[in-house]
Amino acid sequence: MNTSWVDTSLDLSPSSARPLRLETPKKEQPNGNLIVFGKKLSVKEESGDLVEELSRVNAENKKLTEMLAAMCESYNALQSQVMDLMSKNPEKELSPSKKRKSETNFGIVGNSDSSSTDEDSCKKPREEVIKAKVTRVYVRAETSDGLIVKDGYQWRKYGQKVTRDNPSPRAYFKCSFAPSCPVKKKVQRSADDQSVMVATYEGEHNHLPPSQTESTSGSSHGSASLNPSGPTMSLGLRKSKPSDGGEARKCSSSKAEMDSPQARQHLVEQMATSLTRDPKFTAALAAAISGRMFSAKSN
DNA sequence: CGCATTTGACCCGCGC
DNA sequence: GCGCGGGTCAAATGCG
Repeated sequence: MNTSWVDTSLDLSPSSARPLRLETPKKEQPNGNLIVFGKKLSVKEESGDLVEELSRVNAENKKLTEMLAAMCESYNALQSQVMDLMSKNPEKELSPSKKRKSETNFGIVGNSDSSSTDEDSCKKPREEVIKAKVTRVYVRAETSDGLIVKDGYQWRKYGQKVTRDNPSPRAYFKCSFAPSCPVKKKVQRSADDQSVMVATYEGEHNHLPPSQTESTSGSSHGSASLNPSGPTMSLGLRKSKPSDGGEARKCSSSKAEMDSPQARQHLVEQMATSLTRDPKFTAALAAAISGRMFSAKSN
């Protein structure tokens, strides 16, 4: 039915960043250094190991950041392609006739807002469906029971409303990480598929993302092991098309084969570069996005 | 006790 | 001008 949404959600930053971020801290623990703890390692040796580990993690972090930047860059390029396609399309996409307030420009890495969502467009013949300056994210929420979408930021709920075109309530959140952050978020279950959450982001974060550091462990000194830049959107964005570009990503799941962290990192790096530089991948990405757009319009 | 969430009331824009 | 509906506010409530 409407499961076409999955096709759009290309695993750009989320999925590529996710396994990396999960693996990175893990290797601190099981690897040799700490296991020797029981043998009364001298403080010097221990601290030396830790420093070494820290520097390695720092380097790794740096590379991850670069990878993320590269991903974002290619994403932007693709987005411009999408915009180009949209402009060639006779249907006018940008007619925000219902804007209440002057919404700030969005700079969030998310889906292109081109998709007319089923929540809005299906039921009523509204034309203004697409608001140009919001970022809409689809999240699969089979497990979560509430209107909670974890995206790495801290949100404070300030309202909930039942809207007409959707029986499930819509929750309103404000970014509570920074008091001056103007970003708002609306979360609502899809009218058609209750297992799908639709999160709509408005505005742009004027602060660095908390990057889930505190959620993992309160290990006093933030050892900078986690990415300092880029919104780590750990959303359930998935795609159902393993045909293009998805092959290389799957390799990352075979992490059991990789022993040394360097090898792992190298492999991941190679995958990322091959993905971002491969014109096939970008073409597939553009095709997926445009395909999703057109299929959504025809509904 | 402090903080986040809940929830009803209120505000405001839009269509008729 | 009025009613409707989405969005926001703020007091009440619950929880750690």
